[in-house]
Amino acid sequence: MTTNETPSQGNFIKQIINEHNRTGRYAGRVHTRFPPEPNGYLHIGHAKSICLNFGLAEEYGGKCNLRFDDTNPTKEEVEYVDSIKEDIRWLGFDWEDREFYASDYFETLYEYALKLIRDGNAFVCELTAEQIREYRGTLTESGRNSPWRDRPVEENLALFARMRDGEFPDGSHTLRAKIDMAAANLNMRDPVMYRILRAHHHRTGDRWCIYPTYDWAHGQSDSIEGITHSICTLEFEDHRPLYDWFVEKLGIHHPRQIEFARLNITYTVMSKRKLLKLVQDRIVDGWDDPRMPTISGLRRRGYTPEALRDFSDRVGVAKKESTIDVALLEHCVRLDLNAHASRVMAVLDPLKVVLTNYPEDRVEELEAINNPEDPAAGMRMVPFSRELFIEREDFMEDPPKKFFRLAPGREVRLRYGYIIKCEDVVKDKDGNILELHCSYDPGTKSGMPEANRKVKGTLHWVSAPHAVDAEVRLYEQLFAKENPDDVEAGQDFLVHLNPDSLRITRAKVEPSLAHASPATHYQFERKGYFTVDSKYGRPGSPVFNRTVTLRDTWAKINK
RNA sequence: UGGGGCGUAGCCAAGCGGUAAGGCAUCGGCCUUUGGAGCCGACAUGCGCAGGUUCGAAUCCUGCCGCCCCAGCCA
Repeated sequence: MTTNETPSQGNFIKQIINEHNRTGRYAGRVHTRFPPEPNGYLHIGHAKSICLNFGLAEEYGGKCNLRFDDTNPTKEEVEYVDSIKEDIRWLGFDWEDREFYASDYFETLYEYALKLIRDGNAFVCELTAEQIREYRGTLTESGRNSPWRDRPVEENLALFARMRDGEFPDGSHTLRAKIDMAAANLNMRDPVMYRILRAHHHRTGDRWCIYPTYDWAHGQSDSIEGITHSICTLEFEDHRPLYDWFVEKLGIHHPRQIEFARLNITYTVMSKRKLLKLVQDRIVDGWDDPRMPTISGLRRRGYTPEALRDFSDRVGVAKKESTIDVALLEHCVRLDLNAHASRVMAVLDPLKVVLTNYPEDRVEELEAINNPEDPAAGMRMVPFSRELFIEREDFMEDPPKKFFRLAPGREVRLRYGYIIKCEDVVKDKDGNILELHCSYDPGTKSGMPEANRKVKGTLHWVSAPHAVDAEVRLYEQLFAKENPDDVEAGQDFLVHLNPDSLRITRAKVEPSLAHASPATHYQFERKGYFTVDSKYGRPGSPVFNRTVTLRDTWAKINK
């Protein structure tokens, strides 16, 4: 789809691309890239960028590269590059053979720097970091030229070579672009291009002791790869004149940078720095903790690639800084899981029910539908017997008017089973409810004519002797505040941590779940979507993560 | 009080001079052996504010106001 017909369709990025295609700026070519720094795990904000970049390439019949912006060896690790690749693949995107690294271009970048020096557009500076800051000036006052700014070309060349050769200590010299210390845009005040840094790089090892800054490496990396549209976030908007300056001075391919607003979501934090702190302080169980907004965390939580891609489409692309309601994300998983997850019965907080008129040793196998949204999902058999577990919250001794569930003397339907009536409540001496004695109506088994009788509620249940014990992890938002960064002076986002973000329960689940395999999605009827944890749990003793609850109108009525 | 951006509903977001799409949320109703799902309906006389141009302005002009980003040898 190389839309020439409808140039004003779609988001502003597509409009720019359409205009380029109309005027032939890149000969109709669309080549994007996703450029992560391997210094942390990818989060859902990156997912938006991945979907955008790969999506645009696909839509316009172009390509999208994966390029690691690995210009700072002190923060980057292979663990991160591996996780990033896994996450992108899992999301469903393929960079084919186009896996690149900014470090692949270190030699080319060095040559480019030589050209700038020769043309009088860069110089070796001996100011310290602190002095550079002083010389830079302020937002309202222009800066001053470095005393080293007007060195002869030959001297710059010699010095730069010696920087590379390791003749100077870390931090003693830099290579700077010679632009304009009076520029209103601080990025143009002779920015640093190279710093001396003796650090082991995950790919180039100890070959280099000078490393290009991001500002120097990024635009040229895009240019080298023939990128047409360099999509990035808003904070790089004022860097664009600098990137433009570099490629113009170098006379190389000139990509068009387009900036969009990064994704924010309510009740969570998205900066890598903060996510790293949660991990390092052991507030969460690693980068893939199911409460983390990381792709690996969402995966473990039970989110699907389809849901995340759908979400990315729905949040839109614009330049307005925005915070998406987490309800939209939850809506997207529910949509996907509703269509694809098998229904099963699991009792999270068990209360025993004895059917006093049901034969002691009788066991029936009842037919249950796996997914009413998908007939192809078929049926399964669920055992039924005299002793069952139901959800404790599905019984109330003194129910309010709108309560449709079980109460003394009231009838309720057991899903796929019989209609039962509560005859007696058994309590201990402190008044705690131990179990319920109920009668069942033999003529109301699912499928029988009398089963059509109207009853207010239908409960899920598990046969006690057949029940499998399982650990179930109930998650809520990691933060209790819509905007965790909204803190008083002197506090940080951690003050808003939600103390109830994880609750672990021992549940009784139907026997078909005993050997559920990791990462399988289920709907626990009436409770929510749950996914078999891929880190904990063993065959026969599964651990389930609650992905999201079902929409609950009863809970709303109660508020 | 420098420079760069951004203001359309509770949250996102279309709209590009011809009379405010869509989604989420919310609120009603229908349906239902999941209080799920689905279906139907409601939800901006209004587009940050004030002027101006025009037969006609969210769209064009002027002036204000508000919010975000930039003074790393981080990305």
